[in-house]
Amino acid sequence: MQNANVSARILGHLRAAVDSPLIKNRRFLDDEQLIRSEQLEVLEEIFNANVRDAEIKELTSHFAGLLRRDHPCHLAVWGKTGTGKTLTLTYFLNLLTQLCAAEQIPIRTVHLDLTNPGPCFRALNDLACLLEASKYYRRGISLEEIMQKIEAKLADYHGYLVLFIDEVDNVRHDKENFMAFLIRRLPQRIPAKLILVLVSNHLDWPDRLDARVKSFLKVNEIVFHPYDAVDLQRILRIRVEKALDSRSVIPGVIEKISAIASCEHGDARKAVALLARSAYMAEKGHSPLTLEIVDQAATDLETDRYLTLIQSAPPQLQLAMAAIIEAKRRSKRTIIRSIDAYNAYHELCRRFHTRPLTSRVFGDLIAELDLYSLLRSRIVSRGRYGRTREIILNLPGELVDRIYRVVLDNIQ
DNA sequence: TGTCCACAGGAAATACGGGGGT
DNA sequence: ACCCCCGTATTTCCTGTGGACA
Repeated sequence: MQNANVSARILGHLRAAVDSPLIKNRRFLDDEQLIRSEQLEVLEEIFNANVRDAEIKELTSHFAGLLRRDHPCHLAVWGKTGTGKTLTLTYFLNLLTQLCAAEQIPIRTVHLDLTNPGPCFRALNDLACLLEASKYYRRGISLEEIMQKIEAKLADYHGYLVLFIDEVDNVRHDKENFMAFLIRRLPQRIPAKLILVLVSNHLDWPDRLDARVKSFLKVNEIVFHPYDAVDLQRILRIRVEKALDSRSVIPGVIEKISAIASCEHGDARKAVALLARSAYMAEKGHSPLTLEIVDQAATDLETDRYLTLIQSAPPQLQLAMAAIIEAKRRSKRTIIRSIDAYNAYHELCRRFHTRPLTSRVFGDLIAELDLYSLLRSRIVSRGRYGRTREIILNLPGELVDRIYRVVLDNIQ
């Protein structure tokens, strides 16, 4: 009996959901699920809406020489995350390849994605894999060897080689090495016409390069500005058309999402994520997509971000975070001094039988937490009473509690 | 004005782990 | 089995510093 009731209820829900589905095609709410042709389709529409028009023009003129068999110089692309650098370039290079194929111009484009930071070794390793020059080594092979493998692989390719390197400045430690290889060494040792497309978040990255390498680097620069609210509206509207039943989207929702996104970061990916989250919530509540839901989704997304961040962080970082929460609870004051935090950290370590780290590293951990904006910290000089780091924890109390619980669970 | 606190944070050294080549 | 190489995490060592106080 009970079972029958339950299944009837479930069926009812299902039917209601099917009758008036807000979400027609949920794959268009999540880029990861789209197959390549669909991604290109979305891009096509975005660019047709005159978004990123100026940038595409610049790209075109930069690469125009290619069709005249010239050798364009390298290209530096700058823009914050989510401004569509990767998307635009992928799209553009795709077109370029097609065009060259039609003109019988040999071209090869490689997209090296350094989104997650790693040392020179990993970057070269990835590159070698992409070029099918070697297998993926985890360790134990010298940098020199990988370089040689890459050179050997390209030894008899004479066409254009476009190396599209995403987030170049994510190469840690020995970036010089990597850049020197790409800019000075590689072009001299292979016959291909090499064009580097270097994408970065930081405007000043070429300045941080070694002078000897930098002098070799001839670049054209393109800057991607953050999307403004109007661009975002166009982008979102396309998504809404593809993924949702637009009759169930209350007017003003798109405007609101793009306003939130553009004043926070101008990041299109996040704007789409917010749209997706709102749509899921609305669907769950069997309601149209309203402004209130957008608000709720925005705060939810924020909370999620912090929680997953802390959950996937290395244990010592989690412990440091917990220590700060402890210290804050104990002192009852807004500002926590680094010694207090460090003492609390020691106690936590004792409680969980972990060997505490030196205060030197602890300081770095705090800086890292600050970077993730889980807290605010600043260095304050108290005159003859020395200098300290003042730590302020200004997240909502409920979130702090959840973080604390998550961390303790993880450490057990 | 100079002193000097109490820590920050850079650099180098050290420890450790694990894969590849032979 | 041995050595070499590299990445990562920490420690050790050390220099730097803003401003209260005398």
